[in-house]
Amino acid sequence: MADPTNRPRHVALAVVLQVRDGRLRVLLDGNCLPGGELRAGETLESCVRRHLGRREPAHVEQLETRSDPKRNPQTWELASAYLGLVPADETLPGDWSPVTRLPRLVHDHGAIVFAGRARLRAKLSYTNVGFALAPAEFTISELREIYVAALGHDVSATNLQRVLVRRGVLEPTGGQRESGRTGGRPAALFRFSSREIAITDQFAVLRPPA
Amino acid sequence: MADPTNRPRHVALAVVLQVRDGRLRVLLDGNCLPGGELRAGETLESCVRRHLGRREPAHVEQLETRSDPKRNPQTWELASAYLGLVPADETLPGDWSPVTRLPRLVHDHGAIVFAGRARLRAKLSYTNVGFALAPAEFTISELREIYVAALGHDVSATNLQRVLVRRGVLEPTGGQRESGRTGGRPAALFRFSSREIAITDQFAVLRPPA
DNA sequence: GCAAAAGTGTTGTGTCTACACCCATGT
DNA sequence: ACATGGGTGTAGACACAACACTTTTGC
Repeated sequence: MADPTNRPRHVALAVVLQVRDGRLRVLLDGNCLPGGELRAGETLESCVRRHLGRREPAHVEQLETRSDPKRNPQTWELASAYLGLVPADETLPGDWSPVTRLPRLVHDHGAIVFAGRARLRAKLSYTNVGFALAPAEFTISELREIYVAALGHDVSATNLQRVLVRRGVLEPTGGQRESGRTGGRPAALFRFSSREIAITDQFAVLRPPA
Repeated sequence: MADPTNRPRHVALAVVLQVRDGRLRVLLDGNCLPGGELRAGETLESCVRRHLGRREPAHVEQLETRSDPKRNPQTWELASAYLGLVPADETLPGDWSPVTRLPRLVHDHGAIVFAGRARLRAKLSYTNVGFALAPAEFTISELREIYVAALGHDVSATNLQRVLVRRGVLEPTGGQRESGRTGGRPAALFRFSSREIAITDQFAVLRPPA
């Protein structure tokens, strides 16, 4: 049996992402990701949630566990990273840095942020995770801005609507948004049909026979 | 700072999968997954490889870290699970149990095996991981048997070949397999073009504009 | 010639992109 | 009327599933 005094520190870290002002932003605590050491009796996920407190994401999932013995030069420390997503209309306290303009972060925290963004970008395409970045109700062009900021490339509102409605991810609420001062047809309001994550694009190409 | 005598044990576990005799099998150490406690100076991945020794998988990737404080009733123990894949033509020592006929495993090891199988099934569809389950050279029907065992459903040899060749995942070696005693056209031999994992099905539906 | 196994041709379907066009509002 | 923003119609590209058909072998 290993000497219990010679065990690594274990921290849980959160990459909490939100789109605001047309930019994908990450929550920072100074030059660190929020998080801290795992306590007895809690899971990694509850540790992450404890450190986030009231800044509760609409979706949380595990990303990866980093174990390079030199990742923290001070001490032997493992880090389990989580991805958290916050709807665009919530204003939460804290330091929200654009992911494209990160300050220098401690240890491997910068790499962990990019891993979180990569996971989000992939899942926006084949799941309904968008629900965790969007307000409860929104127009297609508002949703489009969120997708553009998160994906980092242009998205056609026409096709975004059709893809998500065809898949049953979005449904119209029946409501409408008033036109702006400059006119234009009032936009229909939509919501996500489910606020539980699900795979909506069955990309499996080697499907079971019908 | 936390009292270092009050830190959890941390083990790395391996879900090593191989197709043999038309079945997907997992390497067991008795009623446990192979693995053991992380040592100072090593990463989780090197810990896994150390415990596997000569039984070296063609592909290794991290699965997930389990942290339920009661997962091991004896002691506070985190487990980071890895997926390893071994080509069908290698005969490695050890106890290889069919995944569909697992014995009762300790703690959450059974659930971890199923998580590994789920990861494999997903990645067989949109990456070239097949290389890690297949021999260096093979016929399409040999590859088909591997896919059938791993995916758990029928796969058409015709379409398997076309999908993988179209994507550039497979290439003909030029060689042929002799016909069996019972006749039949000799089968062409193929190899995987790359033995590095890569995403081959760009399922991203919200693609950047051309 | 016949059975067996491998491989190709072809048709149909579903999902996506792109772009033209139509709709509803404010000034 | 016309500008502005929202929404629909439609055609083309592509990848895949299914299945008929052809090729190459052993007996």
